[in-house]
Amino acid sequence: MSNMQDIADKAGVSRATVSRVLSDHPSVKAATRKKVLHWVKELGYEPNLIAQSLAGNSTNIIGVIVPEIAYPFFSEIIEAIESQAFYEGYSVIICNTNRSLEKEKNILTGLNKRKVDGIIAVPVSTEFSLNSYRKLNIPVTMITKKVEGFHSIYISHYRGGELMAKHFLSVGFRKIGYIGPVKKSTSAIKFQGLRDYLLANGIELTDVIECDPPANMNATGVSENVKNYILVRGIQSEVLLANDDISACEAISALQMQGISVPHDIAVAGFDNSLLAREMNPKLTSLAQPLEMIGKKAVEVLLDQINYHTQPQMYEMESRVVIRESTVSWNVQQS
Amino acid sequence: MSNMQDIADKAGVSRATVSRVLSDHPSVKAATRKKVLHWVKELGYEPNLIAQSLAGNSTNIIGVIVPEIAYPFFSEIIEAIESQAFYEGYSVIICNTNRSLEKEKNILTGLNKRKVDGIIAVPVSTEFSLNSYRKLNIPVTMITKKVEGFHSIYISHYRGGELMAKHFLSVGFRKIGYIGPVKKSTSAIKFQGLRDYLLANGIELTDVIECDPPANMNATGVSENVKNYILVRGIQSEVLLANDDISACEAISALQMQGISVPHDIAVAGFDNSLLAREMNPKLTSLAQPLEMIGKKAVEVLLDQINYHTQPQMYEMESRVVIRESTVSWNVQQS
DNA sequence: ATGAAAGCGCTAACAA
DNA sequence: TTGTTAGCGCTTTCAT
Repeated sequence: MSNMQDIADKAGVSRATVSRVLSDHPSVKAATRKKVLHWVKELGYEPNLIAQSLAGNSTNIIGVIVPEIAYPFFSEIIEAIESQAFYEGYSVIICNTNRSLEKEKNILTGLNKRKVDGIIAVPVSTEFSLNSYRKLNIPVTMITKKVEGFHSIYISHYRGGELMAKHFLSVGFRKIGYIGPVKKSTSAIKFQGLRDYLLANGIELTDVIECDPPANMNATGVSENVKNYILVRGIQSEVLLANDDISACEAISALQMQGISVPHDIAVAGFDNSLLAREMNPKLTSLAQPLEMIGKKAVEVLLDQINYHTQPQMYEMESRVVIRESTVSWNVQQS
Repeated sequence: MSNMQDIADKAGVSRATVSRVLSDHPSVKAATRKKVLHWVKELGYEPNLIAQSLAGNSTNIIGVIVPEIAYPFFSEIIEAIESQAFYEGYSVIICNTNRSLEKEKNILTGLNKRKVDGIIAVPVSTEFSLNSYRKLNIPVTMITKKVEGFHSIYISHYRGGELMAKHFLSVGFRKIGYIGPVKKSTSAIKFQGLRDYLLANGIELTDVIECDPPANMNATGVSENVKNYILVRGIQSEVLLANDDISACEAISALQMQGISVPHDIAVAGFDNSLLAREMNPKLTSLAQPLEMIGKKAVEVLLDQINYHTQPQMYEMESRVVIRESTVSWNVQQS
């Protein structure tokens, strides 16, 4: 593997000049530049980014921290981040917190030692994680959650709940239920949006099936909860909004097992518009978060922060309802 | 941010000694070690990994190359890789080829310049990618495909096809069909396994719906193909094996639209045992590739290669059929 | 327009 | 057991 000195020797110039050529410094005679570039190509020279990082002081690496890489919602964001980062000449180190504060801390010190230029993160907790991030003293952009004091990119879950409510009403539903966390969790906010919008239209939620926020991809609590609810109280609603697509699928499964068919007997909508929503049977109406845009924007905001030290800012992204079989064929059958 | 010299000064020793303490070199007097560690803690010193990399010569970074990060199959492997890598003290840079040979090349030179210690890759092509990997001269472990000349970790698709065939027979199916690529593609091999096993049992495939291998997650060609096939020839089979879970979902959708209900009228099985299989309605019988094990093994094999320069070896992993509603309730109804 | 030289923060012979 | 010294490969002032 050749290094800068080799090029310098061959071209009969100093390393400094080679460096200038490679970084497009203006003050290099055309002839010299040509000579250098010739040997760069001839020797197949590739700069050593480690050395560059040590000498200059940017690694062109950004760290990405998520609770669960394989959760479709996150993996799609990761893909968008990687894509934009690659485009901007950055590499991406991904880290999985597994929702553990301790692991998150380890990850942060790791990234710090690696001298990453910045971090895009879904913090484990908006309460207990933040100090670790602050102490880092490197640019951080938070995603999917609104975090005071940090650049944050997220969608309004409240607005999402409202949009779903609006859709339900427009389809003609009047008895509406909800499945998911009701307090504390970020995702519970969509519950409020849903409820408030309906209340403003004189409608109260018919069923509220409270579930913990999804702990991870394999959590199957929802199905149990729905089943119990059905057995104990029965379901009055014409449509149910589930906290996310997985919950929606779980709910559908539980409903079917109790002999309630979706969307024939009851409609169900999800949240996230993940692969599941697209492929589920019936195909799920779901609130689409602009995941690609979140990822892309996150990189842009982070790079701005890195390069221009911008002040923390909130970016609320627009979401939209993607309408599919799980809520509309019900309507069709009614008409 | 303090550096090694700061520690050395405070502790009244040389940088070399500090270095020794930090790397657990045996020949350091206990008292000295204690003194140094005291100041390390006191100053909150954290070694600069960039400098370490430049001086030593390992970055403790491994590159991971996949065709599509957000494809559940890959994202689950990535998660497993990250987990094991983290455990071993390595960071993971992930890269998305998007199935483009050109992007793959760019990624490889990028990782090379970054001096990653090794690469775990799903090559874009087992035909045209390999040279780029070879020229790299750094350890590479291939996953999900058997690639001559490289450490490879994969499951036998052939065996997978056989296992499915066996399952079908045991459930009592005799008319069996297949949906997916028939030639060329890696995944077409499962077709052969299925067919051969059945032939050995005196059974010929009833329907073969040829489809291109899935180009990416959003490809919906399968649904179209199935629909056309139904319209043109009709389906005779009692059960269909789809090339992957997504195809299975697509097929189910197409079947339902033609008034054929799954699993009531026909059974369907998938391949990969992804989230989709678990959540789909009906829940999908699917061939589970041990994704977590593939990821973990990949890291282990790569590290062996890095540390002991092991010779290329093939690791064929065991897969298993996960039986769910989509194939068994059919049987129940028959009995 | 170019070169000389001093680092960036660490590791690892080699000496002592 | 510890210190000295010479790099690792590059960038970047400061001269010239």
